[in-house]
Amino acid sequence: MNFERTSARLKALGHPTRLRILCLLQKEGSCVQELEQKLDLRQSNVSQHLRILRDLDLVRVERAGQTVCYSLNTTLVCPILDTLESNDPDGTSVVPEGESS
Amino acid sequence: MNFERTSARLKALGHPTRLRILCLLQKEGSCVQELEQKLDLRQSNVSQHLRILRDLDLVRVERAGQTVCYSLNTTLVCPILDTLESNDPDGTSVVPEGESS
DNA sequence: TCGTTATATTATCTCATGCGAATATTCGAA
DNA sequence: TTCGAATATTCGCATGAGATAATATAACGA
Repeated sequence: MNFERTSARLKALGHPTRLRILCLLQKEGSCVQELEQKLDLRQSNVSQHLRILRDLDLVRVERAGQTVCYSLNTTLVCPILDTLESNDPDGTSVVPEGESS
Repeated sequence: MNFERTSARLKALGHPTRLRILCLLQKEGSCVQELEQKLDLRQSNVSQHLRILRDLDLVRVERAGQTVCYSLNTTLVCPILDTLESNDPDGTSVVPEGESS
């Protein structure tokens, strides 16, 4: 395994906002302002996160006129998201002892 | 999905040293000094990384006399590591399965 | 108990990261 | 061309994370 690159990608996933972005993109491609609204974040902030995801090839970009459509790099990201979700379907399945409430 | 906790765990994986530690533990449990030697790192550094992994329940701890044995929380970590390894695009991994380069 | 080994924690320093505001760029329409 | 909308980039600041050295704790044997 290429630890540097792999951990860089995991690190990128390791931010709640970016993870949220990827989950949104998992459903359908989206432009920046759409993400901006859904996530209730500043435009520059969204763009910065997208930049990070793009640099690591976790998302794909396609310009459509004035807007820019982002989509998942599915082969790279989907397996990981699937694993996470199947391991934690409702966010409560892997709670270790005494972590409840 | 619990974005906060999930991204916290991904973030923990998102450091080359910690990812390395987990891969070593995937093969077999290990004590601190063993990791220290294999990774060629300072003792305090290894302990700090292990602390992070432990706090997120990614590894298990068991004291055996003076030494402390760390092992994987397999149900949580293995699926992710497996996904990463089977998806390693550059084939720089030691994966003996199907992939031929 | 004392001393030694193994591990954990703390202190401190430095560098990286995240954010908002401001500014720049890109594109389409008029 | 110029304007406005969408997006990207830059800047400055505040906070976070990682490394080392130093110190503390825990367990064992003499």
